[in-house]
Amino acid sequence: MNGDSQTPIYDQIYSQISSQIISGKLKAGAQLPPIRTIANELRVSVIPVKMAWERLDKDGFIIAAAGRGTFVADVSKEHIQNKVDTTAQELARETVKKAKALGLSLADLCEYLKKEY
Amino acid sequence: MNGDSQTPIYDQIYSQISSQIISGKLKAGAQLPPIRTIANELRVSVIPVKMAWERLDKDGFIIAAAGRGTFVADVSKEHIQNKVDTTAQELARETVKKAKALGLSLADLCEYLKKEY
Amino acid sequence: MNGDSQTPIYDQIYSQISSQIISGKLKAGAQLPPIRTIANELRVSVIPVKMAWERLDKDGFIIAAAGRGTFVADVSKEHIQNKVDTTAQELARETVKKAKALGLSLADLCEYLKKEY
Amino acid sequence: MNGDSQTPIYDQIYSQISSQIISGKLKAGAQLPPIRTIANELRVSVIPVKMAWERLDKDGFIIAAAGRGTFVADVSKEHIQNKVDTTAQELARETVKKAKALGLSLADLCEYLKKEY
DNA sequence: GTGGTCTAGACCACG
DNA sequence: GTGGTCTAGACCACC
Repeated sequence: MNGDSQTPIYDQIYSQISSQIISGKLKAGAQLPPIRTIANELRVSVIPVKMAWERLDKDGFIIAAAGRGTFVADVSKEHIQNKVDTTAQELARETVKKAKALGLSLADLCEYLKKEY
Repeated sequence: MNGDSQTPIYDQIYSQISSQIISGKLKAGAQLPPIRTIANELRVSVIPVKMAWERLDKDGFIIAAAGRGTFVADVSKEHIQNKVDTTAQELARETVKKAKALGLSLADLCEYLKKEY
Repeated sequence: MNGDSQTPIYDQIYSQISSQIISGKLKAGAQLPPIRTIANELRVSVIPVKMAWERLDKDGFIIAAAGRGTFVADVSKEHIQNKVDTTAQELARETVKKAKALGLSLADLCEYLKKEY
Repeated sequence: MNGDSQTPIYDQIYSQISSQIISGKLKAGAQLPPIRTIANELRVSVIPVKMAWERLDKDGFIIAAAGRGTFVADVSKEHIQNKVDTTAQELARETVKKAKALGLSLADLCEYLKKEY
């Protein structure tokens, strides 16, 4: 955590959890630790964890049941694919915009990406 | 200029000017309008324009001389290429990082970029 | 802080902080006071402190994280030495240039420096 | 001229002329070109040349006689030495101050100067 | 008039 | 309350 002082903490948490759900490391129905535990482990206040939880819930990745705990949602593959698709499109749009400002062709851009991948 | 955008105004100005220098629309030695004029045209305070000026100056794109005005720097093509290269690498690193978090392969990523380009 | 000095306030702040980091008075990870507090103590507006912060951040001395605070960067000794080296070279170049304009020999120059040191 | 956008033009002119007088390239009694000629040659407005002339006159390097022209003053060697001495001391004081802020020893400083000289 | 520096406010996202 | 961004003024040295 905290490796990038630019990106908000709640965003880093969101990415971390959602990645694990998408990749399958976290399976449907699995119970997540209480936010206070996570906050302790990450050496972070409860607030950003709470904020990440809210967005993960809203985006259908988890189900937070007050008083009972938080569970990985039983998301269908289509749902996940849909979410990935939307996010990827946003990412692509942003990247293309910046690349064009630099005068990069599509081939140039892919070349740079290939090196970093 | 989008005042409601997420990206700060000074960043939008920076991109706009640097793009024009990179693409050759603004040629070496050309005098830029005074920051107050630009601020007026963009319906913006002097501060963000000044901030863009500082970064453009530091990055070698322009030369701001008090009492004389601001001029497009006489940068060699290598220098510009160098700058573009650095910025492109940063962009690629960021993009790849996010793409991996989504579980996208390099081919997937390029596909999305192709559509947006 | 000398408000009547020729050197800008933000520059004086920059020097003061960077010196303390270089000398080891401020250790890696230490939290710096909020810019508003510093501004109050120095009887100065927030702006020059902010300007110093930006430069210190860009030069790798500190890490300013919105909402969290500002911390002394965990810079390696090589990195600091590198920075010192660059700055010292610039200083030397400037000084030598002026000394040559005065017709001073290297020995003369060192003599004057010895007296002031 | 204009090589350093930081130092004011009048300062660059002052240094250039005073150096030539100190070094003996410009000898006592020699007539300097009219300021408008100099301004033309340097691609500069008359104002900074005028300002440099005033300071050179005040510091005893030249004698500007209205309507007759400007002449290199018949400065005694002691006078020049005195002037050089004062300027060198100021230079030394500034340099030492900055060097100390960097944590440089006198030996370190002289080493850097030696390389640049 | 030009950019450089500064003041004294303000709103925002974040923690 | 933290830093990030911005507004609407101001004075200065320089051209």
